Amino acid sequence: MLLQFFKALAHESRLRLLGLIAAREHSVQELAALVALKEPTVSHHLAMLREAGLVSLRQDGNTHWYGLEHKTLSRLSRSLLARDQLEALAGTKPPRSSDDRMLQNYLTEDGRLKAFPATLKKRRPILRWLARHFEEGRTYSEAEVNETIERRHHDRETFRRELIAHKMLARKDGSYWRLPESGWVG
Amino acid sequence: MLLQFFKALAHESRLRLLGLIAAREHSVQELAALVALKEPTVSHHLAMLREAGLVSLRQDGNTHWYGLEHKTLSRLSRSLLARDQLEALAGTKPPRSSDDRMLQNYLTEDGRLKAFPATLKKRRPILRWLARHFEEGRTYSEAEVNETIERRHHDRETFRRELIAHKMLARKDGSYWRLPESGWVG
DNA sequence: TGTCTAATTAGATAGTTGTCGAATTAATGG
DNA sequence: CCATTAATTCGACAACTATCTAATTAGACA
Repeated sequence: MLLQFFKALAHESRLRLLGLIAAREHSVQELAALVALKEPTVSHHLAMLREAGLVSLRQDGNTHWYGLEHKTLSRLSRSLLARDQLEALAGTKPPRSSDDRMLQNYLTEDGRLKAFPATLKKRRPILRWLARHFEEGRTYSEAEVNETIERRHHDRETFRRELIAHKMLARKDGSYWRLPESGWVG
Repeated sequence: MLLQFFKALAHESRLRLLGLIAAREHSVQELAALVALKEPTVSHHLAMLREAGLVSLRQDGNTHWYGLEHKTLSRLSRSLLARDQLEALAGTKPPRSSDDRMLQNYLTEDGRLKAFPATLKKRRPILRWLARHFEEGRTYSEAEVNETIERRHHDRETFRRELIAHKMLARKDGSYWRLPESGWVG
């Protein structure tokens, strides 16, 4: 979603169009004249802005009036300020394996866990996903481990315990580190 | 430079990189491994993010640590909320004055300075251009001034001095701020 | 000095996106 | 229905961007 938003605004013509629309509603013809592009081109840009939820369409007769969607703009710009939100972007990889597709059902838009299923079969890919958020070859304090987990789910105790039980994380003298995937249980 | 900001974020790889960097500082190698791209590619993306002021570079030995620039992010996302700002986008026209055309010869495609001419007559429009990259109504630390200059030219000392000599920038107690254009010398 | 490592820059290529003219759809009114 | 007007969709081409490998730069160290 966020990517679509940025793509929509990452072109001078579209920024200009949005600027005009922000001032008041405009028809396609008007916009084409104002930005010196042909109507099909403008139509194409407007479709992208609309797809991103930035403008809305009101039809009267056969002229189309495009107006600004304030809500989208304020919602998205606000979400940029939330640090967690931003970090969640890192996990935006296209899902491939069936595990990944399964996982998708348990993740929110912003890369947090919605729930933790009861069956072991479903829990394993989730733990793998979580374990991969730890870097290999460094140690973590317990506080850091908790922090890393809590960025994805509030129940740090359960997940810390499970990660260790599945040999994804190891602990010694209060220090933690990630174990190689080859040895993971599950 | 709102367009630059959006362009920088309008690509999945760069969003991912920014997400990783938001969590903590990373080196180019780390990032390349994490997003599964080659180092030159990552380097290229980082340059764009840096150009947009979204990340900063801290060099230690010969590894480069990239970190998040919270300020830029919050400043720009806030400016999206300001309606006026948005409407102003409509007026983004290509430059045409004779100064602007002169300036064009000294700028690279990506908006950096190729050279700094010897004659005062030619130097003035360049300094004006540079000074406009500072915001009015806020103060900058010396580090921030350097960073802003270096985004356009490596010789921060010369330009900092010249900006002050032409009364475009003022300094007091180690803080800098932009002066109104009406008072600029040249 | 020479070597090693990390990063950047250059150059090539493949993929994506912006723009246009032509053809098509949709609404309105004789 | 047919003509008119506004908008969208289609197909082609040009411009731009992402990515790679190879070459270069810069720091550390011995």
